[in-house]
Amino acid sequence: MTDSRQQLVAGAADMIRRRGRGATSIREVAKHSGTPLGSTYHYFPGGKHELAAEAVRYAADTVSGILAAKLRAGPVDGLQAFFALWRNVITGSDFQAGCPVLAVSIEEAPSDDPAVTVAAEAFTAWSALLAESLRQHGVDPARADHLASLVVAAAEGAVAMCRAQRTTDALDHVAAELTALISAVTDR
Amino acid sequence: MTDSRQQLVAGAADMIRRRGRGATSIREVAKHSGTPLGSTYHYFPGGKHELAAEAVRYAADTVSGILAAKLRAGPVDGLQAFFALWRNVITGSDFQAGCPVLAVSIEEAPSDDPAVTVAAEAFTAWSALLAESLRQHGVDPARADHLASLVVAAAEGAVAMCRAQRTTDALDHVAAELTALISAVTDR
DNA sequence: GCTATCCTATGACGAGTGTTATAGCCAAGG
DNA sequence: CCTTGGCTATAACACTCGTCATAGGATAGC
Repeated sequence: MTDSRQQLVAGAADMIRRRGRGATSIREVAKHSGTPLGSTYHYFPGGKHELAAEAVRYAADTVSGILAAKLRAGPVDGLQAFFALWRNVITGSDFQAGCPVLAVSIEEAPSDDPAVTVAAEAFTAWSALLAESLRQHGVDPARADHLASLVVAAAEGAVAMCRAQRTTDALDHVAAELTALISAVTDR
Repeated sequence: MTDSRQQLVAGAADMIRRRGRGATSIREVAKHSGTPLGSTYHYFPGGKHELAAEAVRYAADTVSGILAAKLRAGPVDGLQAFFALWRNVITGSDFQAGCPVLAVSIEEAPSDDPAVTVAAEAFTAWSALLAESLRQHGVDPARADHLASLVVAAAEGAVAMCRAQRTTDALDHVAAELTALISAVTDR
């Protein structure tokens, strides 16, 4: 079944966002996914690297899909959905889970590591979605890029702060400030 | 010598900001610091937990000192020094190093993990320094807290984005936007 | 029924982990 | 001189890690 394969990807994504890639072992991913260890290298001949890269891509694409959908109602709605999404991840896991893309980005890795490449693409994709929406609402193109980076960076950083502080204050405060900022620079 | 002790703390901080705490082994910290493994448990009877907590505190206090000093010239100067600091960490390590406080915040840990507690305090301390400076320059107290959280969160997130993308664009763009924002809300 | 193909089960490999114990060095203090 | 105490060296403990090989089972097509 290619069903076990998907279980492994989803399980790996869930573990990476809790513990990071380095601390996520294939054995535990297999157990956590109800999938035999022996099958891991059947589905992912590239081993841990391949599984990790696919897990990050899976998580990133999920977020991209949600963000793109919500942005159709405008940049502020997209922004708020983005923050609400991360807020749910945090509160739904008792402050144990965060962003797998961020987790992969902060571990030492050869510069050609596929998972890090996927992470970079994810950040770029999220920023691009936001920037495009801002442009469509009258924001200067160059400034739209800057603001989009600010939103993504602030959300990612706030998630980490919330995990350490065991409060959603950082996320809530950042969301409030950015909502005000984006509302002010967009028309309607 | 208590000198070896300090070497271990500094070495651990340097390794944690590159690989994260989980992937940082005591053996490598000892080697990297030119200190014998046997001494580690002499200086840090609490083992890895104690060493990691102290390393994070050491790094966090260093940043706090720099931030406090630069903030004396005003919030915008402090903000810019904060971003310049992280930019130097990234470019000076060929995108290999990041923020040890962030690294520790992102790994699964018991909620009473001392290193995570120290990380939470670091985020709070940095935010408090910024918020106080904003208040002294005419910003409404509640809003000062929000803006301070935004600055810290955005900087931390941008550092991670830069590492993944192997560009300082995110940091530069975020710094530019926040400089404009803080300049606009402060008097003078 | 038979066979070929996909998947699983099991165990092993070498390496690396945190940690502890024991024995040794080597400089001060008497 | 000799002893005491802080520091170091070495080896061992009981893991876990990624990875691979090999053997077993199921399941589909004929």
